[in-house]
Amino acid sequence: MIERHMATLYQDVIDALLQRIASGALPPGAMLPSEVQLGKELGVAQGTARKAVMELEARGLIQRTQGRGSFVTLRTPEESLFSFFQLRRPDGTMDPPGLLSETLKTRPAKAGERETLHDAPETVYELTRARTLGGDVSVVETSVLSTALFPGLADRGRLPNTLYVFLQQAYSTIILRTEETLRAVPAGKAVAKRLGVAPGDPLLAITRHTYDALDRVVEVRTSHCRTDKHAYFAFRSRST
Amino acid sequence: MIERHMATLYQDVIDALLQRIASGALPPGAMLPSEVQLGKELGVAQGTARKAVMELEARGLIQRTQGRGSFVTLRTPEESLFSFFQLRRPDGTMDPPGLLSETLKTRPAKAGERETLHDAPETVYELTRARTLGGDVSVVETSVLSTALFPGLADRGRLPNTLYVFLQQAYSTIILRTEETLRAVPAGKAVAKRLGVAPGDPLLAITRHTYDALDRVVEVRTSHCRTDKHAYFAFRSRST
DNA sequence: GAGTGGTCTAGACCACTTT
DNA sequence: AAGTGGTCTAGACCACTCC
Repeated sequence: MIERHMATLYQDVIDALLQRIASGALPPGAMLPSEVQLGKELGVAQGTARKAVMELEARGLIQRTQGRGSFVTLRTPEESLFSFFQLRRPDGTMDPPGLLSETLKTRPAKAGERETLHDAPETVYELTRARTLGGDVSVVETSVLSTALFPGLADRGRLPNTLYVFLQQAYSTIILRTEETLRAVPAGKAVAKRLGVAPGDPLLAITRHTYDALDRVVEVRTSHCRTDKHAYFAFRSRST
Repeated sequence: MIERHMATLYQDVIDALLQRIASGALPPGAMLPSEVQLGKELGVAQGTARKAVMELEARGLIQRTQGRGSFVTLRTPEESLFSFFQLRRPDGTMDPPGLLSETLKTRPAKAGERETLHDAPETVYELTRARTLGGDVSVVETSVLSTALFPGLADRGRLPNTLYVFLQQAYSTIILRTEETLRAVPAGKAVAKRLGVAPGDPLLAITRHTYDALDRVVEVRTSHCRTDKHAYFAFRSRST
């Protein structure tokens, strides 16, 4: 006979909350029911509801403060930048990035993009941007997103500096984590010209996969960065 | 009047455990008292002891398994490699790194090293190693450690492939986290020769600060890596 | 003052590992 | 069978925020 693990009670509570958030019943910024209230609604003790809510806080999906309540994560532009933009000055401080240019087009998805992006979209948006750091053009990046997941994105005119805040506001898509692979590559002609370096000069190439609250890949981004005045910061803890 | 926060009870339990671990009373691999036992010893309820132990598990200092007990983290060579060695094949799998050469010398600490390393040591060990990945020489790295923290390190003969396992066994120093800064740089003559690339070719330069259980910087390491066949992997979650 | 999360207790039962 | 961590309950008090 096959053993089947009982789902734990607080797991059920987590799923119930995820459901409410993903469905839009609890949009970003909304306040959750209190721990006791949530317990009553789902027929569990306050401590059990608490454990579920704390787990979601650890995942970054909700934020809680004593005396105020628990709220679905609302990403601000500052947070968003600080969380996911990793180029810093040598001393660790951030040079606020500026947006220099931006072009958006719709095109068929390449094979690799269909494999990676959630739901294997037929067509994608391709968003290319150049960023400045401390006055110098330092980053050229290209984002690829599914047209199916974000309908009408192209019609919205100029996009804000922080894409993830926009995705949250316009589509209730909460960006929770990224996976990046880094390489040192020689600058190509076009990129070199845009960054003001010589062709062949070393650049940091970053490929990013971006995950939402349901752990779906909603963006693939490739960046090329100068690292003469800035560096990429990474932190690593023992995996548990 | 100045308000002073009461330390929480489970914080006291955490401190007591940290004390026992740092003092060597609970060496790596040792079993902790059970939750109830720990509660009795420190005069708190089982749930309070549990919260402390779970916090330490989250920090990576101890590991717990149902039915067996809680144990001070014992790093194995495999874990150590997988936790802190971030160069992987494009598909994410690891090429087990080989150790090609190793030289260890003692020298006065440079100014920057004194500022960074714990306790501003006067003299340091400088450990230089070349590593292979899948047959090719791919990494050249230099580790700098305080001679005061690790007395007799130079007399121990050949060091194992995984330095952190050795530090744990020989000095009860548990490595928990690292901070790394990455740059793309042109290969210098000496490094280029050792890695089999042309001078000026792009390399990934990694500077690592290594922290122990008490959050002290116990190592500064600089690596230069080829990234034509491998890439550096980084993961990032929303900071809570 | 009412409502919230933060901490703590005491006890219970279960699932798992070891002997 | 004994001992462990994993889950859950029910109730309590505190600290904080907001009205």
